[in-house]
Amino acid sequence: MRALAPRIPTDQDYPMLTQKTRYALRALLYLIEEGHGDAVQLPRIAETQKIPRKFLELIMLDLKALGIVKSVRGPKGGYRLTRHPRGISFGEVIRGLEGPIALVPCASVNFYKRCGDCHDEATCAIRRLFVLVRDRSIDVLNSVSLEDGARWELRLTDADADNSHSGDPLAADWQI
Amino acid sequence: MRALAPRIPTDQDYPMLTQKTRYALRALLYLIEEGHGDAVQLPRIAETQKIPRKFLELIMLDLKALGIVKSVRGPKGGYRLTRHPRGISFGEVIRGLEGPIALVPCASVNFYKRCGDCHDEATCAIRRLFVLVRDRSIDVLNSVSLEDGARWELRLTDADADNSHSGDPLAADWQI
DNA sequence: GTTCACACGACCGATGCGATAGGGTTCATG
DNA sequence: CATGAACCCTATCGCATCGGTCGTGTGAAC
Repeated sequence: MRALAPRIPTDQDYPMLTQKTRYALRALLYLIEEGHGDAVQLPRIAETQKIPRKFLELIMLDLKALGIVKSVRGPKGGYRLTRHPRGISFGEVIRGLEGPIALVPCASVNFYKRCGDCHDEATCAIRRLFVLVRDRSIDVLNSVSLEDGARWELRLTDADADNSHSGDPLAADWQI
Repeated sequence: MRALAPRIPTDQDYPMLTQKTRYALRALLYLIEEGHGDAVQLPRIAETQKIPRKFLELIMLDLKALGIVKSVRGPKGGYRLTRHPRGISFGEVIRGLEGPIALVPCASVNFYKRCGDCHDEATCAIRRLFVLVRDRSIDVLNSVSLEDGARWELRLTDADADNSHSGDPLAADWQI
């Protein structure tokens, strides 16, 4: 009997988090971890995060349209967050760039669409199961902020945040 | 300021559950709900579940290679499960047909691959977050069996299963 | 040995993703 | 008020995958 050869996954097999969104998240985390609230110029982000320069331009444009980032033109220009990173969840970024978070159209909150596969959507087991999966995923994505992510990467504890007067690396002026 | 036009998702935007896998699950649920343990012929499955006939052939072939289904050739032939549906989880079917369940390659259990985006995978916030999402998703997918799904669709309660001597519609000879 | 149904491989069109090209606009600085 | 660094935007390309089809091969039953 033929053994089903395991499909070797390519980069396109993980489309809830496309390359574009991964780049976006890396850029945002860089702004938080290294930007200290100042505007950061695009070439610097591109170089340090190994993101193609022109591709990053498109991404920052989208982040700006989403109201997550604002840009400053001219020399000494660059990008900065519009809000404190504590108020930006991973879910917001992903939903904005990717669209639906659900894994089947009939289980999406914001992009619902009948799939037409089942006879009765009200009892369809596939839909019911993937609504569960969607809810669990959204729970995670919405409960973690970009600030949380930055703290993970800098190996900081919450205690560092409470002691912000003693040199928290994430302490910055996020007032825009 | 330009508003980021929400991308209208197409069918290809939900690739963890492709059309192929949805068809596969529908076919399996049909075997359980209507097959009563007997072999069911492909054209009947295709017609009732609105699945293109030739496409379904490929799918059943894969399910056979995965050891979930066995085929009987010739007249009176067809497909039947190899095991009791209680022992087949949605996760098994999906993982077999789709490959990785994780949404980023560096967060996959069975198909791990460095993504190369981050400097240090050990602290990468994106990876850490999507490992959480993956674990939640796998929890759900592995904890629900095809029999559970069939009971949902038939609006049966667990009590019906306990009273199997009083005509449980899912009572059947699953010994192969 | 004919019939019926599964098995298998090659193939095709559409679409989305990653990425690039190349120009245009803005604006702080001197 | 010129300059240059930086952002803004549209168009396009190559590639891979996905959904789906065609034609033929193989094997069991009557």
